[in-house]
Amino acid sequence: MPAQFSNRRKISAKAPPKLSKKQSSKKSIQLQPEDAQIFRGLVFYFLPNNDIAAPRRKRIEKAQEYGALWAREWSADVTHVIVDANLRMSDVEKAIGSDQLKPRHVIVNEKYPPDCIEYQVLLPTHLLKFQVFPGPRRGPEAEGQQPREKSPKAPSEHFNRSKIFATAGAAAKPDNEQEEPAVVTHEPASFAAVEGFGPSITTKKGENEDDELDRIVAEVQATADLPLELEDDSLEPSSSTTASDSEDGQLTRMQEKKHKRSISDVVDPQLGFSCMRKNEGTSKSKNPNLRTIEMLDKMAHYYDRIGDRWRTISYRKAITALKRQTDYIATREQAIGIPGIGERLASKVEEIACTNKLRRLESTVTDPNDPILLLFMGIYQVGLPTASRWIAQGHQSLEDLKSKADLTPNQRIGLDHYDDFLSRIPRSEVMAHADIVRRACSNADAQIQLVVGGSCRRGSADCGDIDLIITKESASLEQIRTILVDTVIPQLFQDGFLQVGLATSRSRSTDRGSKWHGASALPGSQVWRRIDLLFVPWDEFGAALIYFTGNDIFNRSIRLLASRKKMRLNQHGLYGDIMRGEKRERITQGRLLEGRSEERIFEILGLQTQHHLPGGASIRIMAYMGISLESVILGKLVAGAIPRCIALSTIQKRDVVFHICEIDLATEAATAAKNQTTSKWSKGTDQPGLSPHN
DNA sequence: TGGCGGTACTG
DNA sequence: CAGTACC
DNA sequence: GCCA
Repeated sequence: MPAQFSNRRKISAKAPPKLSKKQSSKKSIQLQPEDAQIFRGLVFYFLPNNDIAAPRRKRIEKAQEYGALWAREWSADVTHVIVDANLRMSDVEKAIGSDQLKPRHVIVNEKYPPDCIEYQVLLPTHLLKFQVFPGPRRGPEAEGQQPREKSPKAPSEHFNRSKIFATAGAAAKPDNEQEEPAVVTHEPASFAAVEGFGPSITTKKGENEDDELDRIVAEVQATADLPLELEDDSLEPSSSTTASDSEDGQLTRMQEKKHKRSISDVVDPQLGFSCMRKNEGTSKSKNPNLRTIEMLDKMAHYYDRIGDRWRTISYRKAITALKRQTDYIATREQAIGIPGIGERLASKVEEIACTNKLRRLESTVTDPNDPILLLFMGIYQVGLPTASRWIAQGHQSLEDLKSKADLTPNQRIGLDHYDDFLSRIPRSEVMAHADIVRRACSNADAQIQLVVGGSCRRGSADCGDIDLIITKESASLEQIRTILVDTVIPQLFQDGFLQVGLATSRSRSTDRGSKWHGASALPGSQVWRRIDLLFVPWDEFGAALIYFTGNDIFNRSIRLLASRKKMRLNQHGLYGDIMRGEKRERITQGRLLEGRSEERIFEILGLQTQHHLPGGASIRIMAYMGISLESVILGKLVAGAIPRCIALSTIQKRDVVFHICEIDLATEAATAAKNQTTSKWSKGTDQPGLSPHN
């Protein structure tokens, strides 16, 4: 790939005629640093291939910034055809000519480049969200009442597939925008798999690991009714019907709406403009209910501030539920059908939709102490009681606290590093901290294993703190803790990496301390980061992974599920034979059912289901709420955090959404092993979470 | 109407 | 013990 | 706040 890919913006007269790069007269394109140029060597042909429309111009410019060449005319060098969302395959063929389109051409819709940029990697091109639909473009009317409701089962297909992309990343991560599902949801589920549509999907299987992946993804996408199989649950024999009924009802409604909305989104030229204006530079769409979510989030924070724990949780659950809606929820009826949203919240949702504000919220802003409360509660180790007390004592500012209030040592540290501890940590920095700790661990004991947990493991682009799970095969807690406390941590202090310990179980040294909370800073950086180490005995690794991977809502839910099944789940393991008293208080400790295997714990709780696929393979669901689909599919981004897992489906069970799947290549195992012995998705004997990180 | 996760560290 | 924290 |  010689001169034409030199990333000089203007190839101008010297460029091969067919490959002239965009001659933007007004605006010069700022090339990204070379290593960020994910499109280097690629030649994009846009459809329509002009930059008249502002959104497309923006996309073209962006693609060029990231190294793509823009083919002004069709040529043999074109690698990718980027198709506007409102065009169909038939339009593509008409514009380019079927004879010109070769299997090597990648045909994707306009979402592809921005998504690649967002994830800084060339995404698999076959993903449904990137596909261009076959067949003639349909008018809005025809579209609106087209394929739905063929059979009662049909909606679940659509739901299923739209959900995959709709939920990805949204549940736990407000800041991780994702593309709207848009037209993808119109197509029959079998579209990608059966018709083998799209250049990238026609590649031979087994060619490389991605192809294998493609194939399996396609197969599973064709398996439409996955979620329903999970409704087996012994939880409540009689009411399970009711539950699934209501869920079906929701699906149907959602699906109906989707047709209306998505087509109008696609067709409405205004949309692109307004998006562009709001979202300059970053090509990210937002959740349609973002406004509602923001308002409810403010309410949640308000209730948090006044100490109403349960309302806070309810609001947060509702927010989680709203985030995975792909449609704008505007009416009470719509809202009330969503699990976690009841009458009161539904009314509020409607009020926000209609008036764009919430009277209840406005009536809360009046308390002059409220901002101060908020300020104080931002201090590490300061909750509502402490903050309130300080306000009652007349403190008004952080300065007041520094000079006058009596603070615990930890609060003092929290105050001194107020901004540090509240600022988000970029994913890359989390990894950098983890690498330093990992290296130190390896020096002390080569067998120590370290997994990055928390929101980072769920694929977030940035995190509030750094969560590290530390374990060692066959080792006990005492052994691991000894290595860490006696060797690794002192060394890291000496290196200047660790700054302070905040909660270090130093009290009874001989007891079973399992966590180390403190602060760290990268070499040369003044910014302190909150870092949490969790020491995990090998036998508890699975339970610890669940604990440290789920967000709090997920953990509450799964633990509640366990308790309803007379079990108990904590970070040490899943226990059975739990006897509970009058008000659910635990009487017996129970007997350990499973602690080592993450998968087994899901299984015992009835949350694990093996699904057989048409090809003879099977998948296993082992999923967490709030994990970004893309981060999992890519694997690379999570860097082994969710080993051997790709997200293929979304399952909602009560208020918990599961959407990570583990592949078991089953009959394809031999082939797979041959082709991807080093793949992180290959079925190995290693424990979950311990796939190679490098 | 009552329950809403289960645990660990600090003071 | 209450308060705060972890997910 | 929601839900059984």
